[in-house]
Amino acid sequence: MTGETAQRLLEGWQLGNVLAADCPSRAILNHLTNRWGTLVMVALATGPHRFAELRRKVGGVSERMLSQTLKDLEADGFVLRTAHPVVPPHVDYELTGLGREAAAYVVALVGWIEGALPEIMAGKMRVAAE
Amino acid sequence: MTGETAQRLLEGWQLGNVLAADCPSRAILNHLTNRWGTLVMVALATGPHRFAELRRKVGGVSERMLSQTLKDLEADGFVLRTAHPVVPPHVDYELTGLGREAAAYVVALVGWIEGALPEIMAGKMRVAAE
DNA sequence: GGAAGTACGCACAAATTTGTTAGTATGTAG
DNA sequence: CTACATACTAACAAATTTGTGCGTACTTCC
Repeated sequence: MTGETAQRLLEGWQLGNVLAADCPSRAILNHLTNRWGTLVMVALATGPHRFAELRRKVGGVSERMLSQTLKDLEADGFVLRTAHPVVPPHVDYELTGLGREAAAYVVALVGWIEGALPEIMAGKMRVAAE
Repeated sequence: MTGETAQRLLEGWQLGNVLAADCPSRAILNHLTNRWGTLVMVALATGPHRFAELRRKVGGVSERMLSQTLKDLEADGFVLRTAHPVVPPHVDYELTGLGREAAAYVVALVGWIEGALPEIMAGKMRVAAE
């Protein structure tokens, strides 16, 4: 994705609504970009996962936060929850079609950050050295 | 960006580090995706802005949060701050090269959300009607 | 001569997010 | 027979984020 693409998007039809405090897209954006939402999307981008599996994969989430995050993402239609009625419980989480689209953007951002990390850190060093 | 691209990114070299709780990319990700960071990046994507101008553009930010957000983004090397030594103060904020790259991803995500909003909301309606 | 605009920093308060602990039902391994 | 794993939830506590109001130094507009 290039700068020009961003520019075009920005000047398009209904864009810029998020900048309005009461646009519903704010909530969606929030679910996708809050502390755990992003990481859960990244984790799920590789395929379905069970609850405990996700918890181990996403370093630092508590069970509470994970289930809350999953619930939000499910309510937005990004995640599909499938509970098998067995004991002990067995629940699978996977991205929906919409979720896979969203995840692509999130993964792209995260991927870019990780790639740019050396440059970003180098910049910080340079500033710190002044 | 397609699902396959995301998939490829995900399986690449150093990817997946964000999932580790102590990866420094977590902090960067946070600055780019916390409540105001995303919106400020979107706002700045169209060009340089002054402080008060940004405040008006990004609906709902307080002065405190805006200056804090800008400080974080500046420290990461995404935003360039230029203060003209006049009175009353005049300060310009604009994206750096790195910032423009990052903004492209953020704008893409936000743009997608706004475009997908009808579908997302429709999904919520459907669930609520059950 | 008073008000407003500028780009903030600071102290304190409120709101929101996050974590912690305990508890559920039951099969399976030791 | 006991502990552990599973996928959670509720209640409560702690931490973090966010907001509010005030002050600043000076100029321009009424």
